[in-house]
Amino acid sequence: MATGKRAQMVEETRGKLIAAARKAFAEKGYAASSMDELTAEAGLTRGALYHNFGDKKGLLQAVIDQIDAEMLARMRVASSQAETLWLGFMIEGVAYIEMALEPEIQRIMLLDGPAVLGDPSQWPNQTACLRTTTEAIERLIANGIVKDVDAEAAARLINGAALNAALWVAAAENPQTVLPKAVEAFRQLATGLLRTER
Amino acid sequence: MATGKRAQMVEETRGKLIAAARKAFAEKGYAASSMDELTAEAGLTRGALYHNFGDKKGLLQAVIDQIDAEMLARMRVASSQAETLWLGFMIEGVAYIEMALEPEIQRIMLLDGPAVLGDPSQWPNQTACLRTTTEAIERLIANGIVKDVDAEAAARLINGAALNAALWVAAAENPQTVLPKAVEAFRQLATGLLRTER
DNA sequence: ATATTGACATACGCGATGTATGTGATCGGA
DNA sequence: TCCGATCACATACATCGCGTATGTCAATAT
Repeated sequence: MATGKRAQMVEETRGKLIAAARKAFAEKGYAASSMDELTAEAGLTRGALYHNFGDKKGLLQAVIDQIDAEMLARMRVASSQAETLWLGFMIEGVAYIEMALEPEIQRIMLLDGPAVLGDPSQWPNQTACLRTTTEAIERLIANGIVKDVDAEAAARLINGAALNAALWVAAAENPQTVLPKAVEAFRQLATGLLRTER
Repeated sequence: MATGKRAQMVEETRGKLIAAARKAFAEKGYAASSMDELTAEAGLTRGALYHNFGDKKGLLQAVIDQIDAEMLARMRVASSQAETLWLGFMIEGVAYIEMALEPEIQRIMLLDGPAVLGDPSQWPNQTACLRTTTEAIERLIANGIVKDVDAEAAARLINGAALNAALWVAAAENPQTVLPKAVEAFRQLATGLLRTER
């Protein structure tokens, strides 16, 4: 496709750097990850890194964008096979909790990301997961299933609840026993948005 | 009281260091705060810091402990003047949201703290605010006001919801208009825990 | 009063980030 | 096809900040 051999190589190195960074950030955390080790792991040097991403924060941003897109895709898949809007909404929440169980997502998206780049609500990507949730709530309100609250506000609170639930479960000594408690509490709490008691 | 002149001086320097650190961490963030500047601001050197707190993380821990105690006190004051258990619970949540509006608490407790020290649920202090919320929910369950859910799970979700609400409000261009939306959504969501629809 | 302990200051090494400079491969034009 | 320009990346250097080892002076104990 005449992509240009140049652009192809660039895309490849960017991919290798992001992959290496994603691994290092997940395993050692952002602050403890050395750019030298990172790039060496990818068979490159720091020169490539600064050329492509500007600085260390730029690299983190790229990693976060990638993970964010993956999370969005997984949430769409999960909710698409639900029978009702409300069940789809619940499934999205649970899917979010389960995703946050993965150490990689926890460390990068929930701990280091906000600390380094600031509050996620102001990220350019706008945290795709949040948009999805907001849209789901808007549909639920339009269909009379959910009370007439501010959709974005509700989405943020739901997201926050799911997030903390995930952090809690993940930090527990035996996540298997804690996970159902968290999911159950999440369902109960969410019913507060329903127009009629279920 | 024969406190010993020695211990008194130590307490004083610890206080000065914590105060300076609290200011620097709040204004510039943990990573961007230099220990040299910190200690110089307090009229000391890094020697005092490492002697008293071990390392930079130790200093952050001390700052967090102090703020945590203050937050706990404020929540107790707020909820103590409520007429019913449930209203007290609501007041605590709103108080938490309002506290998280302060840049200092946001930056130190909600962003840098978890990133540097790990998930708050494992902090030695156990995040006093969370304990308070858990105990409140346990009382509500015992009195038959709230459904029989896991108290800690519910407390974590409520806390997370309030936290994100606060971050959202704080990041908004005009917090005054967003705050009521967040509080309203919080109230609605919380009703999901009630045994009877209110 | 002297010895000892302890609180804090000073000096050093190490590592990591960011920038300036260099080099070889790729792209466009005659 | 050949040559200059551009670009992706590597290399070298300056800077800064943390952590530790060592030194010093005041406070306590005997």
